[in-house]
Amino acid sequence: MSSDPDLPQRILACVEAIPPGHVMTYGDVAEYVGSRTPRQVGHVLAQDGGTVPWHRVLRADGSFADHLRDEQRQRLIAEGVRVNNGRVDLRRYRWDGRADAKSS
DNA sequence: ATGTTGACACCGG
DNA sequence: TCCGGTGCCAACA
Repeated sequence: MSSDPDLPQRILACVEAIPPGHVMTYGDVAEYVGSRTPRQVGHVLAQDGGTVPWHRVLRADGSFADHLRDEQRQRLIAEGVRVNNGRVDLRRYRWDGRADAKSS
């Protein structure tokens, strides 16, 4: 299998599947949907990202995109996510796509 | 087909 | 831990 035709659709579905208070990195979403490149995830969000909670998707470092980091930061905080100096606690809010990890 | 840009990730210092 | 440069893949002109 390689490059499904509904890849963008899957990405949007994956982002929509992210529960509030949780976040996913572009690389994780890409891997989850089958994309080999996290860049494609960003491109898809740029197209129809307005139809999905894109603010729950952030970078591998836990930071946000340059143009959206302001809005994302506020939104994540509103969701109850703990943000530190523009950095989100991935190890705590990183969603695997199965259930919410509870590690304490 | 080629070159450039990009809502990224990884490695080295 | 923070900063910079490099690599990967896909979309666009």
